[in-house]
Amino acid sequence: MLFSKMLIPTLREVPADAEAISHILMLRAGYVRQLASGLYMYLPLGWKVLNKINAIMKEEMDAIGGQEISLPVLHPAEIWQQTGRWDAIGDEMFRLKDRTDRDMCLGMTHEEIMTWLASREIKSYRDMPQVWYQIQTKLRDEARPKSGILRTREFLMKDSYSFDISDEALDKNYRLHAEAYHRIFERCGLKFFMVESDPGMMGGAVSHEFMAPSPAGEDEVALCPSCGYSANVELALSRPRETELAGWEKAEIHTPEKRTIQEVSNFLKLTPDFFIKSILVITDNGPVLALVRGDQELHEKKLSRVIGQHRPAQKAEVKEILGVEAGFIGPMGQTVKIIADPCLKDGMYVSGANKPHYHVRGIMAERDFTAEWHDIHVARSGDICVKCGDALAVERVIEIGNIFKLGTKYSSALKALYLDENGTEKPIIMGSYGIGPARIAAAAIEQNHDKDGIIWPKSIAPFDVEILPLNMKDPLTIDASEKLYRELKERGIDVLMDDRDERAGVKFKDADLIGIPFQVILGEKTLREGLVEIKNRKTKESLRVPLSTAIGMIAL
RNA sequence: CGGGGCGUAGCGCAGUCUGGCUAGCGCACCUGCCUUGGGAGCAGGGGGUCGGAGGUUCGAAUCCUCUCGCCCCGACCA
Repeated sequence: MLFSKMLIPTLREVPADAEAISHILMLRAGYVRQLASGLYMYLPLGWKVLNKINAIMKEEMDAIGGQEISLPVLHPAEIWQQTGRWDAIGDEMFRLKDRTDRDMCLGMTHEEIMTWLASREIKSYRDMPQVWYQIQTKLRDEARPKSGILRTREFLMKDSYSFDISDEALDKNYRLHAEAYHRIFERCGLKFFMVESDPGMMGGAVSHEFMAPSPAGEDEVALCPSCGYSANVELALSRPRETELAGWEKAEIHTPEKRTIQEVSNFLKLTPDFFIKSILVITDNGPVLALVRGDQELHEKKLSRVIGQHRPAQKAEVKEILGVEAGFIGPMGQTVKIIADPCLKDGMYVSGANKPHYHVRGIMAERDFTAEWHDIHVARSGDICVKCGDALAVERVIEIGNIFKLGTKYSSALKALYLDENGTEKPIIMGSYGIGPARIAAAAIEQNHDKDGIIWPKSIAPFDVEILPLNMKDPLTIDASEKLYRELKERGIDVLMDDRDERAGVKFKDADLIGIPFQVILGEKTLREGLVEIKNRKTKESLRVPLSTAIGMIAL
C-alpha cells in the first residue's frame, strides 16, 4: 500500500479530548476518529489492526471446535422478557419500537438469542457439545463512555457460547476456552492474567476475567506472586497485615466531639488499625451493621454479595436504629444484624460506646459482640494471601476477556431442553465467553509505546514493514524503493511505502507514530554505497545491508 | 445520575473578567521558489453560523436566560 493513497490522517498535536495514552496515540496516528461520545470510526489502519486480531481469535476458536455464525443486532423484547433481563437491565439497554409498536432492543450481549437458537436446534444429548461464536457489534448505553475505545457504546465483541449435557462437559468447554484465550492474548503480544471474577448480572456461579495490566484500566486485581492466587479486587480474599496485640482492660473512654476514626485515633494516640469501623446500611430486610478494621475500607460489592442491595443509613436513621448519633456507634450490645470482617476475630479494639462522646477500649469479638464473618474489606497491596501467607500485589488492569459458567439460567428460562439417553427432558448446560478486540488493541498500545508513538506487536501491526524512501526526487531512491516494494509484496509481505514528497523528518516522525515494527530506510547516501537500513521500531537499532539481502531478511 | 472543566478555522489555543472598528495566533491546507537523514525556510492565498436559541444594548465571541454537545472524577457497568 502506498502511503500517499491511504487515509492516514496523522496529527502533530495531542487532541484536547484525549487523556488515555492509547486514545491519544490512536487519534494522532490516524487509526480512529470519534463520531460522538462512545462512538468511534475505525480508519484504514485501525480496521486492519482489528481484523488481524479477529483473524487470530477465529483461528483459536476454530481450533477448539467453535463454529462461527452471525446473529441479529436487533432483538425482539419477548426473548429478553423471558429471561427477566428486559427488566433486570436498566438504562444500559438501548430500546426502541418497530412500526407496529412492538418492543425491540439492541443486543448488548447474546445469551438470549443464542439460547433461543439452541432451543430450536438442539434436541438430543447426541447433538452436544456445541460451541457457537460470532464477532459482532454490541450496543450498550454506557453511563459513562471513556478512555477512547476502551469503553464505548458500540463495540465489536467475539462472543461464544457452549452447550453441554453435564457439568463435567461444561468444565471441559470452559477449560478449552480458557486455554484458547491464553493463546489469543499471547499471540496478540499482551501481558495478561486470568483472575477469578464476580459473575454479576450474567448469572452462573463461576467466572474468570482476562486482565491486561495498564494504568488506563478500570479494574484492579489482587495477585499473589508465590502461589498464583489472582482475583478481581471485587472478590479478592486477603488478610490485612496483623496488628499488635493490645492487653487492655475493657473500659469506656470519654472522647468529646471525636467522631471519625482519624479524630479518635489522634486523640487517643493509637493507630487506626486498633479501631473497629462500624457502618450502618439499610437493606430491604432491615438495617445491617458492617464492621471493618479502622485502617481498612469497606468494599460495597463484597457486602452486596452477602446482604444484597443496600444503601448507607442517613444520620437520623443511625440515631433511630442504634440509639446514638453517628460517630459513637459500635457493635457492643447491639441487636441489629452484624457482618464483620474476619480480621476482627482476633485482637482487642476500640470502638464507639453507643453513648454520646464515649468510646470503648478493649472490645473483643465473640465476648463483646457476635457477628457473621465475611471478607468485606478492600484488598490492598501488601495484604496477606489467604492461600499461602505471602504478600499480595494489587494492580490496575484492562478487562480484555471473560468467561462464565452459566449453568441452566438461560436454557431453563427459554426452554432450551434436550432428551438424555433415558429419554428424560433436561435443560442444556451453558457457558458464555467474550473478548473485546478493540480492548486488545488499546491494551497493546498501552503496554507497547514510547514517547514517539505506538510499537505494535508484530502479530497485530497494520503492516509488516514500512519503506521510507527519504528523497522522492532522487531517481536512485525511487528505483530502489519501488523494486523493494514490489519484491516484498510478491513474497506476501504486507508493506506500506511512504511515497509522499515529504522531508525525511516528517516521514520518520509519522513512521514512529504509526508504529509498524520494522522500517526500511532508503537514503541517498547509503543507497550509493548499495545499502539500505533496516530499523527496529522497538529497539531503534538499525542494520545496514545490501538491498538484496534486505529483501531476504524481511521476508523471514 | 452527582461533582468539576470545556465548546472560537481540520488540530492546538488567545480574546470573554472590564461589550466597541474588518475576530486573532501557531500548525495543517492551496500556489510558487527553495530544501531533502528527525515534524525546514521565504513569499502569496483559501477557510469562521465564535456550539444553538432567545434576551439586554446604539453595538454581543464577551452580559443574562434556556438549551445542546464533549472531556475528567464519582455512582453504575452484561
